[in-house]
Amino acid sequence: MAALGMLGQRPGSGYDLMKILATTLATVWSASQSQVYTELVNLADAGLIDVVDIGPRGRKVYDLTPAGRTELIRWLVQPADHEPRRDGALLHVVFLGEIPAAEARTYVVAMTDHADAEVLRLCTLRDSYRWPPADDNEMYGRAALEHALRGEATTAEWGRWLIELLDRRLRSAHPPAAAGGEPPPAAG
Amino acid sequence: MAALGMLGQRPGSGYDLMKILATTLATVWSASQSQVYTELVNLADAGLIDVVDIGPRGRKVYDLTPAGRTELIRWLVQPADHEPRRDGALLHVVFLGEIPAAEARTYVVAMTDHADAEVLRLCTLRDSYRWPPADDNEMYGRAALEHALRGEATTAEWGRWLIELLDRRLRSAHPPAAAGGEPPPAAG
DNA sequence: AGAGGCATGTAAGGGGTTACATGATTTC
DNA sequence: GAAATCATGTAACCCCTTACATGCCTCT
Repeated sequence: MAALGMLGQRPGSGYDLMKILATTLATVWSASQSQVYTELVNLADAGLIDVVDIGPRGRKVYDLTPAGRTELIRWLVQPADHEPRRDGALLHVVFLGEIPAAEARTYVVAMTDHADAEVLRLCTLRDSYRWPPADDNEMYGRAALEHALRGEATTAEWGRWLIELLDRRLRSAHPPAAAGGEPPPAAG
Repeated sequence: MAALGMLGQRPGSGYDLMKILATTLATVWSASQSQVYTELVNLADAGLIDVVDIGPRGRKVYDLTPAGRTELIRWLVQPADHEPRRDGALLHVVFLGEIPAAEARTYVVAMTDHADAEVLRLCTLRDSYRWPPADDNEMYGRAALEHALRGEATTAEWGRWLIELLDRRLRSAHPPAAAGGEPPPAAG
């Protein structure tokens, strides 16, 4: 579906689509090189896109057929079916109880740092746009970027919240050496 | 990896793991029934888990082997490699420029409503926990829930931001009928 | 005795990834 | 003419989903 959408904005080759996936779509959708080309063949077989031009190096420029545009619109207006959630980083967090709180803290700090770095990167990207947007497509692209940005910021904030929780737990377990968990080795 | 983590907390059967996936892990990780059972066979073949008990109806209770626990710890402490992003709902948004702003608005409203509903649902779930947590595992499970909750809230907020942006655009396009796009049918 | 839930397993097929394989064109 | 980039295509393999297939146990 991503290929159909990209070709809906402007005709292009598989190589072009790959570049879009690596840049503007990077925060939203990913696909491997091999997948892009197979998908283009499949879409062409289904009559949704067509080769409209052949350039140097065998470059094949695709564009939507009328059927393809119809299908794109049909897909667009129907609400997205809710994909199964899978967040590897969060899965780690769920099982962090298996290791000592100090090590768990390290993990959460790394997660938070990464989220902060992403916020910075996406902010720079966002500020590189001119405002107001030149066209609708650009506006929606920016909106998606904004979503990613806010998501990372939220993760960073959540990380700091969790770190503080862990710190409280560590503080109350070390100097007084009273509350549960394993007792410190040199406690008595 | 999810199976290894779950068995790390307590021994259980495939059926048990499925129930955990459907409830506490639902916001974090998903797997089909068939996948759970194949995964258990694979993990057992790899020597990471073992059948420790057989109950009624052929119920096989698995537990980690020492090698399994080692592997779990190893996996836990290493930072999660960043998975390729794929957000179908956001992909829709990127291409919303293909349809009129009024219809695009409808789509974003549906997205926002869904996020709001999720916030409500997860809030209820969170408040059903006792505070403070009984053990570490429970605390980290709650932290993951909190992450999902904040994520949905952020999406809802973002949705409202985008809706307002669209409304401004719709307002400036309707009464004065001056700015770009297709002119309204009965404009003269 | 029948319903509903517990419990597992397998086969077909789609989608994705990695790696392999090839070659044209531009640029320095 | 060498290097970088443009440009595509294919094969093997893994993961996952859907659907099928089976049977036991408990409760009423």
